[in-house]
Amino acid sequence: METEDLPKKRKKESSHWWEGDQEDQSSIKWMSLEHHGLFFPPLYQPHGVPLVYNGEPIYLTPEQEEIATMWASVVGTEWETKEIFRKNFESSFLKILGENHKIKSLNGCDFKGISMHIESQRELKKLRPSEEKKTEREAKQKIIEEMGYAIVDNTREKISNIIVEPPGLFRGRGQHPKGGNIKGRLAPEDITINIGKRNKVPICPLPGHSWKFITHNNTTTWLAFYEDPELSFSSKKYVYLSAASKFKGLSDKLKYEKAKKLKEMIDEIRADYNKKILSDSSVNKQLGSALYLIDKLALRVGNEKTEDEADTVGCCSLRVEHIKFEKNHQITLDFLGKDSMRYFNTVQIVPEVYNNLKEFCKGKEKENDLFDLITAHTLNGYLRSFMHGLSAKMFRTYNASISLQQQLAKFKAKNQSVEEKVQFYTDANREVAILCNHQKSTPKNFEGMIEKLQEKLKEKLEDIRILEDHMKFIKTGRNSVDTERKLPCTEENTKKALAKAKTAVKNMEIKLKMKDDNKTIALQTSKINYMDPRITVAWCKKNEVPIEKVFAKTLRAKFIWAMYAETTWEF
DNA sequence: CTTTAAACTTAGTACGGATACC
DNA sequence: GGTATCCGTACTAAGTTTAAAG
Repeated sequence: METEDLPKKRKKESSHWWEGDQEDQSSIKWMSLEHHGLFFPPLYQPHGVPLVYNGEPIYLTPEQEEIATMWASVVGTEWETKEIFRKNFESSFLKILGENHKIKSLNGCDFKGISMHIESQRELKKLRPSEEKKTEREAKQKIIEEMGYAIVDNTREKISNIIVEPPGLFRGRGQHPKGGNIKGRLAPEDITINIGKRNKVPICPLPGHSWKFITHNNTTTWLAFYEDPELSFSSKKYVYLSAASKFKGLSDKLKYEKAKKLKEMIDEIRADYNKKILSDSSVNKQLGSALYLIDKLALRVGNEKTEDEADTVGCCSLRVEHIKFEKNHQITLDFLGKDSMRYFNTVQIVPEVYNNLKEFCKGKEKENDLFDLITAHTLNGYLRSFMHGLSAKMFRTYNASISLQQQLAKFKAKNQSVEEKVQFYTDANREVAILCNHQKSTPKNFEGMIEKLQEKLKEKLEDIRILEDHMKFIKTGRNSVDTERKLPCTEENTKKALAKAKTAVKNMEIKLKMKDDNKTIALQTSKINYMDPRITVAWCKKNEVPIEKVFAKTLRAKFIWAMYAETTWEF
């Protein structure tokens, strides 16, 4: 970003806050806070395409049509066939249509006309001249440049998202009991704004409307919040500064400092929970055993959930049905965790914990809690006794960071190319991602892509075979190779071509393996949230890997405070 | 003590532009 | 120069933690 191009009135950007002392953790977060408030997605534009109900075209009012169009955008996706999703949408939709409406069920509705209309609109948008797209993009950029920043104590900081969530269907993950409910359109009357007492109240962007409430709470870092009045179960949505801001960066840095402190006392803590595992008190046995699992397997703590949410668990909310006892003190954990991602792992544990867990299951039904005597709250209470502010999630941060550092320490520099070094880093990164169970769905058309690569690999192998035969021919003069391909004339060149083909095969094999290894593993999540960036920065500097090979632009901005780590820096 | 909720971090996915590939 | 794939980012859901309320 060329700073000289930015508007004159701009305040100083970024304060190099990481250079000074950051011990001051007072509850006052700012003295002055100014911003432009939030903006709203464009109003609904009716298209007039009818819905077909039992063969009959039904024209809807704009309000009804907007809701029908939300469903039409789901047609053809997995959402369309999810039972709860259908049921929830149906009841909201019928309510909006009114009691005496012709439409009595979702099953009789044919949204194809509307779906096709949306699709063609999308195509049209895609096919616009690139000039037009560029102009639109630049206009959007301009708005963000003008409105997407807050001034916090004289520093200009980027805001994460200044446009409120557009209306749509709630897409809860997994078997979410509220999926398919309608997220209504928000108005300024739903928005609470937080600004400094002496700062200007942002102008409400919709004429005739006004903000719900203006507050001056400088013990928090949010700029605005809202909740959907229609979606009773949903929680508040906060608008914060971006990840590159001081607020976020400082607390991120402190998080890693805390994880580092945990490293200093991890032996003490492990000794303590090992003692608890052998305790006479059942509560202590459970506390010790649960913490053992959190530490060893990097499990989340597992708060209780309500019936309005998907049935997922973490350590303290594990049920008897989620654990199986195997031979050699191995257990298999099989449960749905955050985002309904499956955790499925067979692992050997110490006999003491193995026996404890077995005992905790005794006499319980499969739907009973494994750790019935403790909660996330009590476990965190136990952790606080070791260190102020220590909580269960810190073990994930600590274990991810220490694991990365240990993996990277195994690196032996010996003339590797940058690509090979990056590959080594990625392998270390993958270990951490697996530990934290960070997953993604297999990319669409993954099979096809693999097949293509294998096809190419086969071709290359065939090349090698031909070249080898050709080599024999050159050497012996017998059995010239019958092929349409051009072959090198000299032995020297054949040798070269062969070597080149072999390297290509090796690279393709590596690529193929890497694709397969990574197909369901999300590497970014641990990079963004768990591994102390200073470990990465120090390793890159030491091994002459440009940091941008490992941290993309936004990550470098987020971790600006970590960029000064020296080669000798240690977690 | 238990429950609620405010405030913040962590998470996967959709999408569109950038880049590689033919 | 057009198309396929990659990659970064925007989006928003889903966790955790802790303070306050009941």
